[in-house]
Amino acid sequence: MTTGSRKLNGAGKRSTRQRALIMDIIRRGQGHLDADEIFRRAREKEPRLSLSTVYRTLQMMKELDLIDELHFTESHHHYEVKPTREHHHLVCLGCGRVIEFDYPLSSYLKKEVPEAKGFEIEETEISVAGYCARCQRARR
Amino acid sequence: MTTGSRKLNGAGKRSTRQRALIMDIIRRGQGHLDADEIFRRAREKEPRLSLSTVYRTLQMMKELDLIDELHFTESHHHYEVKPTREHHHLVCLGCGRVIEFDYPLSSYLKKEVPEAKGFEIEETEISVAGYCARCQRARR
DNA sequence: AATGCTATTGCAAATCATTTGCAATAATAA
DNA sequence: TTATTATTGCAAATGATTTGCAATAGCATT
Repeated sequence: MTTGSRKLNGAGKRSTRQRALIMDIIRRGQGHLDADEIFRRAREKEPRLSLSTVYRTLQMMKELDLIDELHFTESHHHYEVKPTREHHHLVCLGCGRVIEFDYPLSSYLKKEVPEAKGFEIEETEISVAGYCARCQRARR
Repeated sequence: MTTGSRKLNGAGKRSTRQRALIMDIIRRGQGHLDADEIFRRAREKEPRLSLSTVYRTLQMMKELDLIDELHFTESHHHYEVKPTREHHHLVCLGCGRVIEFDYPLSSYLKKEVPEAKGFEIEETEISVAGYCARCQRARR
């Protein structure tokens, strides 16, 4: 009954050791893990786990709305459990650190941006890249 | 002197037929073309052009700040000439249409989001996915 | 205009992230 | 406990992008 297994069963999916483990890692990882990092951490507990299982699980969790996929500047993606409050991400190009900030973009858009009025918004994502205070110092 | 060749020369780069063509296509494409689409259009004029040249050119234009790379929900990227006003994108999941809207996010962030204060912002990107008015009708 | 230096190109092969086919395995309902 | 079929691991496929290398073409100089 952890890890959304209720939602899994509800959708006619089976709740397996691998899926529980993967969801656990995503939750503990405080968001911002990529598929490969999830895979590496999962392997410590479950050495025979395959990368495809990770990808298949991520895919399914997205569809069940248990996790969000984040698109930073990189070519691969990052994952976090579905957040309660709408928030977005500052990514430091120096050290890779991710800082979250709350920001109710979608309601804002609907009020302020005429082009967004006729639009049925499914997903919003802000990503901001730059240098955190520490890395700014290091760059001088 | 078209197509940023001034900036090219300034950076000790050569201005070639392929580069001019690619930049031209990006400019005419009103933004929102991906590498492969740029390649297909460029081939009509320059049949021996290779895809690597397209990628190498995109890479360089990014570095010279002549173009921006956009990250929609998809796995590949899109490109547009560096815009004058800060704007962002609504992408329709139904028909793929891209609608631009002005929104001065970075100045807003600096004012309103405490976490962003210590940050030196290099790049901001909002992407909003959903269904445009037409596609909403079609889905019922 | 011809020459030489070296950046740039086209092509093929490599790489990275992700997806897929398939036979073996395991979760659930009967 | 058994039968059914979703799920897994593995290997091979795919899609996007990058890289090595020899041939070509800009451009500064003669």
